[in-house]
Amino acid sequence: MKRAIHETPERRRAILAAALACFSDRGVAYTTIGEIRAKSGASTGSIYHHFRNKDGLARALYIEGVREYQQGFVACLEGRRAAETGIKAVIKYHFEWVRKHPDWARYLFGAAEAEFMTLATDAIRALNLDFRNRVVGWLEPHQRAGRIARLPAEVFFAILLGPVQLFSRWWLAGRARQTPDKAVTALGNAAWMAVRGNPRT
Amino acid sequence: MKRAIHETPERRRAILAAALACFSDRGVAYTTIGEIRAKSGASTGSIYHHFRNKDGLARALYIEGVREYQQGFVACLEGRRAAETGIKAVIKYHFEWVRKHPDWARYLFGAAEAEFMTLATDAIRALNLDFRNRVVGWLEPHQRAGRIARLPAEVFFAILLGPVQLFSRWWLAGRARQTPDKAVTALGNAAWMAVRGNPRT
Amino acid sequence: MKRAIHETPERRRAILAAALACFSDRGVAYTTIGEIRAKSGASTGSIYHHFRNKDGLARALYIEGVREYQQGFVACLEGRRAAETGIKAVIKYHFEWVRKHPDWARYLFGAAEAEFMTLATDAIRALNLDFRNRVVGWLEPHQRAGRIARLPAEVFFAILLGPVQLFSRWWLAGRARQTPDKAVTALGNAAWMAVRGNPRT
Amino acid sequence: MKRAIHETPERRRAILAAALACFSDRGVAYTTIGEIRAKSGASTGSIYHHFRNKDGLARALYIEGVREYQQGFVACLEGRRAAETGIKAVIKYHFEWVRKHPDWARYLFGAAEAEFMTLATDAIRALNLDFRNRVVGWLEPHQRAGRIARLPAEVFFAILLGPVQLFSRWWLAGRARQTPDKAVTALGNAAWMAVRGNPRT
DNA sequence: GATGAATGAGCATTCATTCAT
DNA sequence: CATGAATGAATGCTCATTCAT
Repeated sequence: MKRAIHETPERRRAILAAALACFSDRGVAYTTIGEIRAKSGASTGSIYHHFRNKDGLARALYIEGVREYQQGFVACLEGRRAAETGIKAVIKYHFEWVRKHPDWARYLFGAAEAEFMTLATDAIRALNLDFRNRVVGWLEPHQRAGRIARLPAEVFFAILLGPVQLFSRWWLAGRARQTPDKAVTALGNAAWMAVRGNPRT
Repeated sequence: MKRAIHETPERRRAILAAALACFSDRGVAYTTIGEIRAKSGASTGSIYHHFRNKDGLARALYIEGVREYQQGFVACLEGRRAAETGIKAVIKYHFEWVRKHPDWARYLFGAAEAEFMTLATDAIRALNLDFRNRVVGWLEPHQRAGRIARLPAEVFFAILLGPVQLFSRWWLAGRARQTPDKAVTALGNAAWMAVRGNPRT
Repeated sequence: MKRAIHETPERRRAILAAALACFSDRGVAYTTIGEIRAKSGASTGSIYHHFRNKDGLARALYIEGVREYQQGFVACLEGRRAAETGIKAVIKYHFEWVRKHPDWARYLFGAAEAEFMTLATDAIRALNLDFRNRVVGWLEPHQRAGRIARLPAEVFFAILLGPVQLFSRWWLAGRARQTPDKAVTALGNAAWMAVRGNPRT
Repeated sequence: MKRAIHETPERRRAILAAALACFSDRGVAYTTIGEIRAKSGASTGSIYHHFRNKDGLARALYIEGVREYQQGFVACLEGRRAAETGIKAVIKYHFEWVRKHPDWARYLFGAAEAEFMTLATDAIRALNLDFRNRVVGWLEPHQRAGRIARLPAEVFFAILLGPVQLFSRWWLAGRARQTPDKAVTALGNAAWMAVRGNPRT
């Protein structure tokens, strides 16, 4: 009675899309396969055919999201020469990405560490390492030239991304009534302030 | 067979403690009542007698944690007169609080937004509102005097707390190999840099 | 903090009243001690102090109700000499009793056989036996005189009470829109028709 | 470990049969899913796959039973022309149905009103309405011709069915030691007596 | 590839009942 | 007599996962 639709990549994408919507809304743990089934139109069996299991789906989605985000991030960064321009561009990029992909953002940044640690497969670790190296590669010359402060990596990244990330989270939750654009500019300025090399101020 | 031991306020605290440990470790969703029961020594029924259900427990814990954190935060802030001292103290406070209460920190800051939104009962909303007002009350004079930048609240708080929060998260996850104390000093400096009023630089 | 009210018969009656309301509304099985506690204002322990357990409560209530009903029934019957008058009076009595004690009626007549069998303790058996003997004692002379049909007891009682009982049930359920009084008269007539001795018609 | 045996319509029927046996024996409230599982051989999940929950099962069973009973009833009635024959036939039908389907009878007629009201979904309401119309359709001509008394519907049905229903209940409970056949004849006569048109007697 | 019936371990929650105070 | 914290067995139900078709 139900027409089986044999257009694989279609099914696969539908499942991913449905899963992302659910995961970002309720979290992986509270999302059931049944909900993904209902939202995607796929059958239970079909979901398990394309992805080994729920964690497999979550992982596929996570990896795809991280890659997407990081690629754009690095591209954005490497497209600028000047330190200040790069830093500010990257802050703007983060927020724009969140704005364009709210579901993914909620899923990637909002999910609990607990869940993520489990998901931290080698693939993700590799992605993160590569990402970090690329960014550090861009920073290096600027730091050597004293244009950007030389700080331990964790501190540096926390200072750089903490604010946008937190602001984006609030914005996603509807708690930031601020005109985003002005806010993003402010965040960019602040980031530059906090990260730039110590002139004699 | 039935041995009801009446040690009232004790039971309640034991349950809360056990639940916090579990929640911070695995997340609310992945924690079972059975685990809390085992860890606390309370019977299933007792848990449900004191807290309506698992969410009730999670909520009670969340509220208690937030109150604890915010009280200290405000006290810390209001204990300093100078702008720079206050800002830096508060950053340090955050990290020290996380260091002293890793479980609570993991639970409060690490849990997914999704869960938190649901938990955002009126009680929490009230706490947050009060907290914000107290902090803004401290900031006001400094902003009026130009010692601290005048920024929209969301942006300001994101700039102020985003970095420590992100760093703390990494530290809790064991990803920050940095000597915390130096890092915290760096974070404090950066916060001050990003937040201080705009002199003629 | 809560003033213990030591006026026993009060408590006891409050508990019985609350229990009856619940039992008649949802049935014994679906009524919880907690509901009775809430409705009666008594504490859990108090309920168990006055009645051994939930079944004890149900039994006490059942016995009290049956006795009340049967006493009135017999009194009504024995108050009439004429066959026709007695039969019709008794039909009316049944409905009036139901109208006056809807909760008890629902509980006594509406509950499932299954539950009742379990409740059929010796006390109830004795009540029923006595009731039956009294009624048969009234019938005997009339049957001997041919004014009332001589039928096996079960058949006789079914014919006599089946209609009012069924009608009352519907009425309690709000399904009988009929003006009760006219209906009851009709039921009385029908009962007499069905039960009277066979003249030469 | 997992051995899914796909015998679809079989499973469903097995579950219904097991449930009926349990429900009629102990009542819906006192029947556990575990018992139905054991008796039917189906897995827990399978029961919930076919029926949303215990109430869903109870409802499905109730509807099926009512339909079965009513269909036979109407067929029986519409198969007779004469008023007296029809009335007596229908009384006999009721008892025979109970005798043939004791489980269903216990379930349908013995369950508490309380439960039934909740179960009274639109489906049941529709069934009852249709049933009533069919019966009234048969009665009408006879009433117009004065062969059957013209009484309000509730009263009429109570008079007609009350006695057999009550007798059947007792018989199912083992309380009617009467030879059923003679009793049924008596009940049929009585029904006709109580319901027939008022000649000049 | 797709479907959905079947599985069953696992879980949250309920609830009658006990008993120390 | 009253209270309510404590108990824990019992239960309904969920849900990830498998597999025959």
